[in-house]
Amino acid sequence: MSNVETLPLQQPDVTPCCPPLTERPLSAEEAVRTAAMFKALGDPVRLRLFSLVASHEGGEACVCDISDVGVSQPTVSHHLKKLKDAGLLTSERRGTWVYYRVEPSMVAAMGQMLGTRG
Amino acid sequence: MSNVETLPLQQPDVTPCCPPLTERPLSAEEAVRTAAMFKALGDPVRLRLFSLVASHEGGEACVCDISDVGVSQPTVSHHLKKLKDAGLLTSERRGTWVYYRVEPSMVAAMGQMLGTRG
DNA sequence: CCTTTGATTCGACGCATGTCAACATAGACG
DNA sequence: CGTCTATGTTGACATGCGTCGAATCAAAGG
Repeated sequence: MSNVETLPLQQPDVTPCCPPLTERPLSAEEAVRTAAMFKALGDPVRLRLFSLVASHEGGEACVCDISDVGVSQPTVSHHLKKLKDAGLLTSERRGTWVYYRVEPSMVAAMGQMLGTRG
Repeated sequence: MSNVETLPLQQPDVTPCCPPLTERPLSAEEAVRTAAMFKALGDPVRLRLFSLVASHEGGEACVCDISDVGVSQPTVSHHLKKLKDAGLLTSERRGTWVYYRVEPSMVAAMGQMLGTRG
């Protein structure tokens, strides 16, 4: 309501955020933005969901495909929303089912930050 | 197969952790182990500390070098311990000061999971 | 030995977050 | 139109986690 947190701005380019971690010390602002992405993958359930979508055929998966992550269905929806807010996933309703898809630029950005190459 | 490029280290393997996230759905156990690493970098302060150590000359930094992260010094120590427990940092006491150093294999493992391909 | 400086640990507080049950919403189909 | 299935949202609860001040440990030096 009155709390306007950080909006998930999605940029088309690969580097929406920061240089490689080994290149320069991150500023406070950079760290906040970057940590949000890592935190999104810092939960076992979310990581499984993300991996499940990322490895699914066609690069997308509907919620009906995932029901064996060990948590209730509302919890799955909650985590998917978190991943979507972090910009790591996108959702699209197609008829009865909702399909989730990974955002490649985000994954690339994170990988770039962990790689010594930039 | 030739994604290894050049590894000056003697370590042949990156880490016995997990395959790339886009290759296969992670199991529950894999997800727990992997999420711990991402969670370690999921905090702004820890991310700054890690980046500060990783980018410091010689690949190491002592605690005395870092005092401008915005939190008290016990908190810095607390976060450094978390990073050490996650296997991302190693510490060594040398005289009066304690020096921290990044564990390259861990960073490589995380980058590999995100598909660091150039 | 005692003091000084650097670093970790302890105890406590408060906010953030993962989880679920219950309810609400969106299409599909008869 | 009504009902059924599929997802998302809300409210509440318990736990986790970041933070600090104070106490404790470790090394150096007078």
